[in-house]
Amino acid sequence: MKLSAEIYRDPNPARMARYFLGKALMVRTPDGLCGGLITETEAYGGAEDKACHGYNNRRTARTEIMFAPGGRAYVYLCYGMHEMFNIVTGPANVPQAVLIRAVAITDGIELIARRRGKIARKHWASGPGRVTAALGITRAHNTLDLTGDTIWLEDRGIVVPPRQIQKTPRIGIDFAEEWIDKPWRFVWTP
DNA sequence: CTCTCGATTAGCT
DNA sequence: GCTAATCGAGAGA
Repeated sequence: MKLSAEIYRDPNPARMARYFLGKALMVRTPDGLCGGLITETEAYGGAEDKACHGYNNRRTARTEIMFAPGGRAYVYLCYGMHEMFNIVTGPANVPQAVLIRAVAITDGIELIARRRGKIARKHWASGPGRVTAALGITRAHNTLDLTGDTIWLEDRGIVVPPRQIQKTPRIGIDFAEEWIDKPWRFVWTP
């Protein structure tokens, strides 16, 4: 069943990132419905996190959505060509989000096979830029409410045992000084 | 207005 | 392992 709005309000971003593992991310586009189980996440958040776009409560047109109450989509362009999908979490006025770095496709196999062309199936949605490319997520989804019917999360009763979860530092944030080593990346290997 | 560089990926060596 | 691709956010003038 679809996750309700309250679920997203946990003020601890790492706990939220861990919680999203095993949940289904679903996207409905004009060409069909597709989705998969979330297998890799990263937490960003708190005004103190130097790796977070909202560091030091930096509020701009782009980061404003991170300050919304949890349960919205934050999609932005990185390296001029890759869209990154994040789930805004936590209470209002705290910049907090969870980056979805990988998904195991379960729904819309044919649609995604078409989108990903000749790319090997194991690479369909393993990597933040690949997740959006596979599911058809673009900046048009930025700020959308995740309790709506365009993009949402589902709990399918899947239990992820702690022993199948690996905690590591986050990727690609070498600039974040003392926050570089914080183990806020979660990888689920079923 | 201008300049720098990024929460990355694919393709080639 | 190395790096080109590609563009807009954010900062400074």
